[in-house]
Formats: sequence, C-alpha cells, structure tokens
Amino acid sequence: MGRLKEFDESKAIDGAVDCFWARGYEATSVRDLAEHMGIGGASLYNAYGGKRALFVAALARYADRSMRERIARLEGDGRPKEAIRAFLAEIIERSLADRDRKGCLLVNSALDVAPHDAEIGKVVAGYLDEIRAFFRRNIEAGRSAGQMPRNIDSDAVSTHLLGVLLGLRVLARTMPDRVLLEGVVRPALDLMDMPVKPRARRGRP
Amino acid sequence: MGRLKEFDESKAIDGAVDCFWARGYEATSVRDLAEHMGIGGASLYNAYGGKRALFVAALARYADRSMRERIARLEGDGRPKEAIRAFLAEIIERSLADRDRKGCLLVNSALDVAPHDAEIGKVVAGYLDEIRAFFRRNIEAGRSAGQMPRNIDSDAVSTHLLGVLLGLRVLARTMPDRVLLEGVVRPALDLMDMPVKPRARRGRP
DNA sequence: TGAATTCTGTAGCGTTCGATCTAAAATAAT
DNA sequence: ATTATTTTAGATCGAACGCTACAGAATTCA
Repeated sequence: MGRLKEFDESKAIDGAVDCFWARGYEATSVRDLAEHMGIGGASLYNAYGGKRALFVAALARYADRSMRERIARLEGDGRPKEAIRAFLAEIIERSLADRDRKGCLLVNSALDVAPHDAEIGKVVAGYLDEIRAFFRRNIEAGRSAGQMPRNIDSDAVSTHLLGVLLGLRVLARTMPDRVLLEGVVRPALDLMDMPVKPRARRGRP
Repeated sequence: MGRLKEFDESKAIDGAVDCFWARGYEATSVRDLAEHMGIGGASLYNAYGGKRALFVAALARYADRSMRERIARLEGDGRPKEAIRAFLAEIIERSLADRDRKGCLLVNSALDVAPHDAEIGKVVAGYLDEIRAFFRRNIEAGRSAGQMPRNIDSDAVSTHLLGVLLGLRVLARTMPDRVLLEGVVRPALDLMDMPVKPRARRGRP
C-alpha cells in the first residue's frame, strides 16, 4: 500500500555513483546528488536515509558494476597469468582515457573517507580484499599450471599487486602518462615470469 | 613602517599543515585553520591571501620538513640500497604508529586536490618527481657499486618504487597492518637484490 | 468509498562556508 | 606630533550546507 516510486532506482543510484566518483564525498552536496539522480531532496532522504547511507549504497553499486564485473570477466578465460596482466593493463588504459581524472571510487574512498569513518573503512577494506583475493587465486592457479615460478609467494605477491594497483590509481590522477604508469607495473609483472634458465646451451634443453 | 606581525609565522604555517594533513583540503575550514594557527581570520587573509594559497604554502612546508628531510638524512650514508630500504621501512613504521591515520599530505593531495586543480597538480607532481629521483639516484649508485643487478632498469624500478610507495600510503590508511604493508614492499625490494648464483659448488666461488 | 500508508515538491530550519569590511591598535618615516 | 602603513579583533556578508516539516498526490487495503 502507499504511493509508488516514480523514479528509476537503478538510474538514481548510478547518478549518485557519478557524483561521488567525480567530486568525492565531501565536495558532493545533497542538491548535486538529487539533481543528478533525477529526484527531489525529500525522495532522496525517503529512499536512502541521507548522504552517508547513500554513499554506502553507491559504493556497493560501484563495486558490483566495476570491480566485480572486471574480475569475473577476466577470470573467466582460465588464463590466470593473463588475467592479472590484463587487469592492470585495463586500469592503465582506463586511466589514460579518463579525461576527468575521476580515478577509482574505491581507491578515492580508501584514502579520503575510510580513515575518518570506521564503518565505511571496513566496507572499503572488504572490497580491497576482494581484489587481493583475485590476485592470489590467479597467482596460485598460475603456479599450479607451471606458468609462474614454483616458489612464488602468493600472499606477498598478491599484496604487492594490490599496492601497485593503488599506487597506479594515485599516480594516474596526478601524472597520467603512459610511460610512467607502465613503468610502475612492469617490474611487478616480471615477478610472475619464469626465471630464465642460466647458461642455456645448444642441444637438449 | 606599519604595525608588526604579532604571531609566529613558522608556528602558524605548521598549524596549517596539521589541519590540512588531518582533515584534507575540503574538510578544513578557514576557522579551523585560524584557530590552529593561533591567529584571527583577518590575519590569515592578510598574510596568506586565502585558503588555497595557504594550502600551497603548507604543501611546500610539508615537503621541506618531511619528504626532503627524510631523503637528505637517508641519502647521507652513502649506502644507496639501504637508503631505499630504510625509506620504505620508515614509511611503514610511521604509518603503523600514526593513530590518526593522517597518511602523507602529498599523497592525500595527489589523489584529492591535484585532479581538480591544475596548478596544485603540477606542484604535487613536482614533489612526487623528487621522490622518484631519489629512488633512481640510489638505484644507479647501487648498481655502480655492484650491490644491485647490472641490468636493473633504473627508470622502471624507480617508477615502480614510487607506485609502491603511493600504494603503501593508501593501504595504510584503510588497512594499517604490518604483515600487509611489508608484503606490499618486500617483492619490490627483492628486485634490487643480486640474482642468486645458480648451483654454487664447493671450492672456488 | 474511507482510512491508512507512502512518495513528492516546496519551503525553510539552523549552521557553517570562504571571504570581506570596519575601526581600533601599533609601528616607521617624516 | 603628524602622517602613512600595516596588523588585529570582531562583526558580518551572501551563499551553500545537511536535513526536516508539511501538505498534497497517489496508491493499496478494508
């Protein structure tokens, strides 16, 4: 019973994502949000409770549509090493094409709002852990498949890759240069390459 | 001629650094600033011109007292490899001891304000380049001293280390855990180690 | 149809924002 | 002493902030 919502909830939350993503939490006003969501201020408070709760919802939406989509898509091929390489390559391409320099909503939130809000901090940490788990799964799969060194430390390298990803995102917002961003990533990818066989001789391998 | 300043300019700018550092640019109000600087609002505008100009001055102060001090101190030993290791170790220790999770003012600014302000963006990019130059100098010195692989790519690895540093700072604000932060750094430090000699035999080395 | 419930637009709440004005206070040069 | 210049404290500016009250519109129950 009661009056039905008139606005498209999915379009609305996408509008909120765009706002928070482009301007950050603090710099986004409730009026900005309502306008980009195509609703009135009262509807915003009625449907989401307030600015902070809406931000949490926007984070979840972003994580689903951006991070998890990418992980699922790249991990589907069954080529673990390529999945990791493609993941980072895709971030670089998107960063270079991102003329507004919006970066990644999760990374932006990890630096800006997470330290000041314990609850949101836990949410963001959970999303970052999902990315790290993606790296770790594919490192272990790559090692099992013989594509990576047998003694590779999946814990340390997956954590390292998460750090490199975050650094990549930060650097891309201030110095979006291809040579620079690829320089950040390349040594990390080299970690997953097989060690060169020393003194390969002609004849039998 | 004219009335003399009553406040300590050095204490004042330090107060501004603390404010921007702890709360970020947007969330810091001119009233917060004036209070922590020990001056009135009118004096703030008289001495610095406004919030944005004060932020630029605070950035410069921070870079001098924090980043450049650390670089000068660690690079003085003449042990290039140890300088890089100690640099990252010091960041980890400071991050773990930083109960307010303020992180690094330069990194925070690189993600938050640089993308929205071209002029400040160039300033921040300049500071980041100083850090990268520190890494590169010490990689090349370490290579020359025979402490690092002869074929190490100082451009790529210094850029990689800058990325790792930025990622470290982001991660420390959301997940300040020693195991995690050291996991981010360790594979990067391994890049600078000499390759193990294959099949060392007894007798002559 | 009447009552209950929910959504929406408008208006406005009190607060705070960055910035400025005014006038008194303090100093240096004349 | 007079004048010129600068700093100070305090009040205040218009605008924007997050949020809410309220009345009307729209819908499902009885």
